[in-house]
Amino acid sequence: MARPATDFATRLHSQGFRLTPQRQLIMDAVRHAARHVTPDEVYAAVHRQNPAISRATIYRTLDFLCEMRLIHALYWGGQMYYEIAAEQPHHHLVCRGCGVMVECAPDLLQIVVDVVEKKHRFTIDMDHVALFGLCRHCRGQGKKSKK
Amino acid sequence: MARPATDFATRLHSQGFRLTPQRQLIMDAVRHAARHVTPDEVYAAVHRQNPAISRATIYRTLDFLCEMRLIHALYWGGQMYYEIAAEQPHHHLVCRGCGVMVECAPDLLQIVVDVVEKKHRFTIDMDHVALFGLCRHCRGQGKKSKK
DNA sequence: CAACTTATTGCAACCAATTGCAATAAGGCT
DNA sequence: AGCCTTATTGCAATTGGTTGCAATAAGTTG
Repeated sequence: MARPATDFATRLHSQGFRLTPQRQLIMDAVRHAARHVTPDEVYAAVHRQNPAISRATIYRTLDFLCEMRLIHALYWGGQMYYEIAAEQPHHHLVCRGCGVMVECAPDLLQIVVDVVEKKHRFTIDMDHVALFGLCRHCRGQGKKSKK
Repeated sequence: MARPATDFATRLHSQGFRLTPQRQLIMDAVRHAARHVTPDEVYAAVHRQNPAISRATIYRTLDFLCEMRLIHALYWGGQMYYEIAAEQPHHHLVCRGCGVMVECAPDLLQIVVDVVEKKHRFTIDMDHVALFGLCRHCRGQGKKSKK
């Protein structure tokens, strides 16, 4: 289950950031979500616990947690999605037909990461890769069924 | 220079879509842009030619052209960016520190595409891959300098 | 544990982008 | 050339997300 809330505090403090109830609630909301959550879902969950917390704080905190690399963000179809940064890094295959998000193992991309590192001196975020395309079901028809 | 506006029309017609002056202007604006353009830049360029064209049309048409796979979209830092779908497909390395976008050759990812195809029966869009990470300059400092 | 510094929050205004709807016009048919 | 279907547009309202600023409170120091 990894190191959850415990060193969340120390991790923040070590960089001069502060641990606030808002951040804890938001972090928890993302952590305990089944899978990708929208800011609005996070807001709903947090709001249930503390109605005083504003939407702006949700957005800012999700952003902040991304920068801290404690959660991952994904933009698709005009919507942001967030997910806890797992122990087990993995990638996402996002279907542009139906929007389904499949996970895939990370080892696949290791070669790419290495080459890009050497050739471009660019360090790819291995734990935050989203590849877009068409899933098995949407390959047949050229139509989209999003929304 | 490839097949520009000529079969743009036929390509649309073949799927029951229509060729409108708006679409032509917007397509041209993206085509003739140096590199990635924001919807607002497209709007400005189009507006210069025809002030009657609304922002909604810009957004809708950019979306439409994406679905037609005539242009590519990239979301970063709360902003959409568009680029003409080149003959020569290529990928983007987007630095989450400074936001710089580097291009890289596509052959690199071919292995990944193949494996994902077999293993997940998922067809990755080879001409629309954006990988996030840190560029050579931003690797050193943990700070961000965006905006 | 009181005083202090400044990171963080809530508020409200703002901005980028999306959407419902009625008006318009592209392009097929005759 | 004129008619007709319906894809597309413009408008105005709405949504998702961001931002400036003053108020608040986390955590540090004495």
